[in-house]
Amino acid sequence: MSKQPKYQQVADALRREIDNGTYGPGSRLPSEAELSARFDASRNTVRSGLNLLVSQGLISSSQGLGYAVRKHEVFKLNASRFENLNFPQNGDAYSTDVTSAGRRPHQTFRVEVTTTPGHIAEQLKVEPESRAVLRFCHRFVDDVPWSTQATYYPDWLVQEAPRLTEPGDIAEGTTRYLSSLGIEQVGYADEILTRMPTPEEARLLEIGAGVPVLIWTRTGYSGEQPIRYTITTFRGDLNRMNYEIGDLSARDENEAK
Amino acid sequence: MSKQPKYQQVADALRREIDNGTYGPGSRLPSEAELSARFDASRNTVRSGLNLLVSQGLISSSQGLGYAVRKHEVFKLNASRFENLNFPQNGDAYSTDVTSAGRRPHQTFRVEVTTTPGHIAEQLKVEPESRAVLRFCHRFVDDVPWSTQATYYPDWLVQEAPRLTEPGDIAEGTTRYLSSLGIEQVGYADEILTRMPTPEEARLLEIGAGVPVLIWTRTGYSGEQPIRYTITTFRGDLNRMNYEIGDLSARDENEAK
DNA sequence: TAGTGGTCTAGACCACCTC
DNA sequence: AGGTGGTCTAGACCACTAC
Repeated sequence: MSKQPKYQQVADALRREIDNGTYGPGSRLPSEAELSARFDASRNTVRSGLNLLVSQGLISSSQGLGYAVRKHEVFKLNASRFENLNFPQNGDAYSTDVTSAGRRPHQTFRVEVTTTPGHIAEQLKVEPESRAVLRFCHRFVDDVPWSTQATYYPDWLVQEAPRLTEPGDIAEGTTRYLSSLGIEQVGYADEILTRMPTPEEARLLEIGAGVPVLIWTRTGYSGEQPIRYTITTFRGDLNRMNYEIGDLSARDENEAK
Repeated sequence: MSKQPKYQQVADALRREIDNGTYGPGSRLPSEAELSARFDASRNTVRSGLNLLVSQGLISSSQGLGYAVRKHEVFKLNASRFENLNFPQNGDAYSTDVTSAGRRPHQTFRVEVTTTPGHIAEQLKVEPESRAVLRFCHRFVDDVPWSTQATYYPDWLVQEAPRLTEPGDIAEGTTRYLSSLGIEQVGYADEILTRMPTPEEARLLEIGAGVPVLIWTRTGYSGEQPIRYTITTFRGDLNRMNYEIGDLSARDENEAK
């Protein structure tokens, strides 16, 4: 066991006290000056230790207020039920899910006609730089920034489904609208990854240091070809994704409470 | 537009140069002393800027060597094919996947008989603190720590399938072994989340600052009850998860290359 | 041995919040 | 006004890596 640097000792001690409940979720930590005295370290050293905990997502700081233990209220998204036409839902699935969890959804919306970036063109099987419609959502739950969602539709599809360029929301949901035109999404391929946010993402989602993003992409297929590509960027501290596959009757039968 | 602090300017400038390829993946950055001269800032200020990029996962540092741009070689795991008995595979799915990607798998293995922690007991629908078998894997790809996997089996199942307590790997795979005893996994519920690693996780996976973990839990069900609970912890910078759901013939027909 | 990053200090000044 | 964190400096010494 080698000697730990002092700032590590500070971080470890505080981490232990947070874990064992000395400082519970949302509560304030002692000030830098107090910690400096307690650990017999300079203010800068204490700051290094606190910085570690911040970048590990355990605490956050605000000027003039101090450091506080992060609290997490996660939202669970069911990705396998999402967009499932067998499951009855009106309008878009996001609002439904949030409302049914007893929380208040809010979103801003934007439609653009752009060229298709290379990696997206690849998924949609169209030429790079060809025309596409981008529908972009910025989503909030109880006024906290929650996620952004960008969906690309290939040009050929937009020709068949002109309402995709309408600036407003499509009341019955895009999946239903396309379905009414005989275009069914019969399958999808999802990819999920995580990383630290870019400055742009940190700004849009109001993410502090030490919180990763969860990125979920979905390529939707009709019987013949890809019809959409969706990129959703979540705050990693507030979201979990769920997939339910196969026969889960064993679970569900006891959950009627 | 308000004035940015100097360490932010340093971080932003370096980030731009990394993005535009001035410093490509794996290449070294100028030393702190050089950057200090270039930005007319003290060494500590430059360090703050570099520290930002480290905690954003963009660069890494090592004593005596300097700072280098992180490079990512991601591995894609297909979670919906995983454990699918319709898909032929011998032995465990992880080795198969890694080998077929042209890379070298390696794992250490451990079996324990323990009591079931509360949140796991809930998933397995058994009493908290009741007996369970834990099978634990520490996995490497090309000698780089890749993931850890812990699977809990409830006691009643172990009575029926005693080989679950064998310390070694089960050659044909546990899913097949259970299947041969008439215990079929007919469905599963997955949950995926991300966060910064705990010190323990950082140690096992040799994760530096600024890299989140991707956590994947799966509860497997037989027709009557849960038969296993698996927690897999991935290095977030090296792994992506994929789910394929429904009819994807439109994608697959052109992918025979 | 020379150059790199890692740790630590002491002190200055600024920006923000609460009272 | 007084306390909080945020930024910045100058300098010291240590630990690791390369040659």
